[in-house]
Amino acid sequence: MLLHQLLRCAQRVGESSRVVSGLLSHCTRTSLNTFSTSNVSPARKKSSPYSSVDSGRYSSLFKSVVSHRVSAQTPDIIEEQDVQIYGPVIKSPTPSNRNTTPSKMPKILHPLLNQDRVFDFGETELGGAPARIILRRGQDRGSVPSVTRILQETMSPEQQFYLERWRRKMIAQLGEDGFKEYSQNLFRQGKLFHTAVESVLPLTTKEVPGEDPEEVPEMPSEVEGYMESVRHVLEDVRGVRAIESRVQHEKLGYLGIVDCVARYRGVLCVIDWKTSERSKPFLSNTYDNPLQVAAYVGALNNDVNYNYQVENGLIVVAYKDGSPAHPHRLSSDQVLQYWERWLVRLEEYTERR
DNA sequence: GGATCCTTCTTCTTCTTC
Repeated sequence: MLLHQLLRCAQRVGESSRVVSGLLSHCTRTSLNTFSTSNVSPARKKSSPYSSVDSGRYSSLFKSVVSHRVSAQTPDIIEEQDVQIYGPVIKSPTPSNRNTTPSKMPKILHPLLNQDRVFDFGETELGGAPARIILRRGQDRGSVPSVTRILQETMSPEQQFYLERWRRKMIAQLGEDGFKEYSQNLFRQGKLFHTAVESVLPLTTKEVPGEDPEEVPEMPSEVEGYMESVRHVLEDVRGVRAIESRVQHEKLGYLGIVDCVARYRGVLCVIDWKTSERSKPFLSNTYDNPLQVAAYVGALNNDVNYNYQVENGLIVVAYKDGSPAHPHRLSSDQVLQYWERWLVRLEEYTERR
């Protein structure tokens, strides 16, 4: 059954018959492992016609194909097992909230771009230092929520469930204090990485990153791997317009701090730098990050402090071991889709208040 | 000077064999 499903999926994504054979080979091996090996003689296993296929080369395709499969481990089953291992779950999704993943539409579809404003999509070279508007909370304390807060407070029950489950597992392994230290360390690395990236970004439109070795600042050894990881991405970043700068949507009333606005391979983008311990080769691995980027794009386009508009996004996931970062580009269509999803979350947040 | 804010992260499978 699974073999046929896999075959259909692989054919749908347009891979050649040789690749499909490779996938089947991989799948056959997996299936054999799940059944009793007494049913299969070693001689039969050896005679597999697919053994010459380069399964490593197509491992990412294989992952993407099987990721369409519905997991047998539902939150119900996991919860049941976890109760036995870790004790009762205090905060867990109710059945009525589960399995409801509708593609909701926002009640009011606010435009991503501001039609009343000057259109400049970063084509013109302005030169000069990028914007860095510092957040001052004094005036609007409490009244203007942030992007992070809205996303945190409107997470789906599934998301909350898996995060809570992960937290409990980690605490079981490391202890309360150990987990606290682990989390703080992750935050610290993320912050150091952001600072390091900002220090090497070309500060004028004409500069090329890392062009003058004498100007490359000293950086903590902790972030060396991350910096090596994003080196190939930074080579394609030009025309930095903003760094760590406050953006606020004047009509919708939310704010945030955008990591970077620059051209990536010629396209003006809101860029978000991320560190991760796990590999995140697919955009879907980044959870709410695309919504965060879309929220910043919308805010920036509706903030009088910026005299240009942005339509695209980029999420760069960097790795400590120096392996190449994954730059996830968000086209204007994708940003628009995530913008709609962001609006739904924003509405949810407002309704709860 | 202290308190607060934004952000920094964390999730979605698991197991066997060579």
